[in-house]
Amino acid sequence: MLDIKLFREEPDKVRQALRNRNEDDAVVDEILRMDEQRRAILVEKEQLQARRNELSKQVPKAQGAERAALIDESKAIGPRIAELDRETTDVESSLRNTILGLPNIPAESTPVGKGEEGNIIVRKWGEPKQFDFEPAAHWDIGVKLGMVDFERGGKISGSRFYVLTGLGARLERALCNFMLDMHINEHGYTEVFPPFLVNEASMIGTGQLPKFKEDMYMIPEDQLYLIPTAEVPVTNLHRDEILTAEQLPINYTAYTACFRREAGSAGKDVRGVIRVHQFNKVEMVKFCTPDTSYEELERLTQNAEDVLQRLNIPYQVSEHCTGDLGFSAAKSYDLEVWLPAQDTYREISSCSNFEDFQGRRANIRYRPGPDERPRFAHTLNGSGLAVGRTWAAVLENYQQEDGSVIIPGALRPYMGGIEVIRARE
RNA sequence: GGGGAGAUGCCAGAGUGGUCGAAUGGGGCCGCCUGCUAAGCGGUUAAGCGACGUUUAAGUUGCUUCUAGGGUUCGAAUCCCUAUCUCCCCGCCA
Repeated sequence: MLDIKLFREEPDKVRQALRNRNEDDAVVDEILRMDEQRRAILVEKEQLQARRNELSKQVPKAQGAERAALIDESKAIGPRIAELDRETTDVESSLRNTILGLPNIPAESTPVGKGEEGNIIVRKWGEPKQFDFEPAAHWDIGVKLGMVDFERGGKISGSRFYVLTGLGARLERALCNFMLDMHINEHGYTEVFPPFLVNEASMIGTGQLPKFKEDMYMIPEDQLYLIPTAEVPVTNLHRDEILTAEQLPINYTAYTACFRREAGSAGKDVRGVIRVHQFNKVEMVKFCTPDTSYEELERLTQNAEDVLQRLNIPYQVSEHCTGDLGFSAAKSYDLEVWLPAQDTYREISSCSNFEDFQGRRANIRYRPGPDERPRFAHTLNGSGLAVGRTWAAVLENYQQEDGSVIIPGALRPYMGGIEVIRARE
């Protein structure tokens, strides 16, 4: 959520930011109008309340006619205060709802651009392997090796669901543990295992609601949402809290399943495990002070890259331009992994700095010093990594001509020492 | 699912209609005293939003907040309703 003060003090900055995100900037004037209206109402209301408080103090001391006069005056003020109260509530909720629907201001360093084509490749790591045969897609490899069953996934749940079987399931589990262990042991994160269902306040806190309701699975009877990412429960861990400066930075890593309706993606990535309704992800979440959040973003991105480097799978890092930036982010890097069968790099991680956008929505603050006022904390998160897509990348990058798949060395301890997965004859 | 109890400041806990942003204790911080990692004494210890003032700074003042929302009342931490959460008992259950 953007600070109302930013609209008052630097409206042009907000307008420019909205235009850079391909959004209409007329909303800025609307917000300024509502803000002025709100303050005008408050002035009148507070004056009346002050008078009523004064009268309330006098009533118990007064007797007879004097007392009756005080009560009469207070009684007369009442309805006007109630009316102004309703007006305040109305204007405040529309102001809040309008601002909640606005995306974050991109960072200065985020490149300006219209869409995906404006993203910038920051660096590449590893060389795509040259196969002396036509590399197969992970869905073909996985099915042949008995690692995945798409048909039964469709039968028991529907399209974009799949079942992992045998060594396919084990590889998924190995990847989860491998990633978590790296973040815990080598990158200094604390593991958390949060609920997969969260309430509405949590979804607002990280920015999924109110704007992206149609992307979420929701259980109306209980007013609960299935999490689209661990970012939601983990960032909301400190909602409505004031942290101490010494606690920061806080680094959490979490495995969760993630649930997305994928509304509007009909026809895209219909095969395989790239775009599905339920997938596993290991997430990293950071809380820090404003002066360190951009260093932390670099570190976070590096922590995600380490996973792919350890697996020895080529990838590139791309930086989102303003037009392609996520709603809550000020700056984002995507890790894109090499998928040989598709002959392209595909997103496997997104690492973002939200600055105080989520902090303000979720009221996550910290106290810089003992006598100082609380400030909003900066939050960051990044996938480390999307497990299903990593699973696919292992299959495609480590496939051999005979249809078998070599298990990367780093994963073997997690696979009971298995070195190669072969079709059972 | 049925029944009961509860939710107050950093923590514990009092307060059942006005003098309550809130006793008391603990913790924290500051100071004093004390020649010794103790005790004592004094002070201090919430957040949000406005108005006036200030512009790298500085305050003064008002309003709101005792889980949340609604109601009663001249006036609500206190009375009523609803929701949420917590605890206990019964039932069910991985």
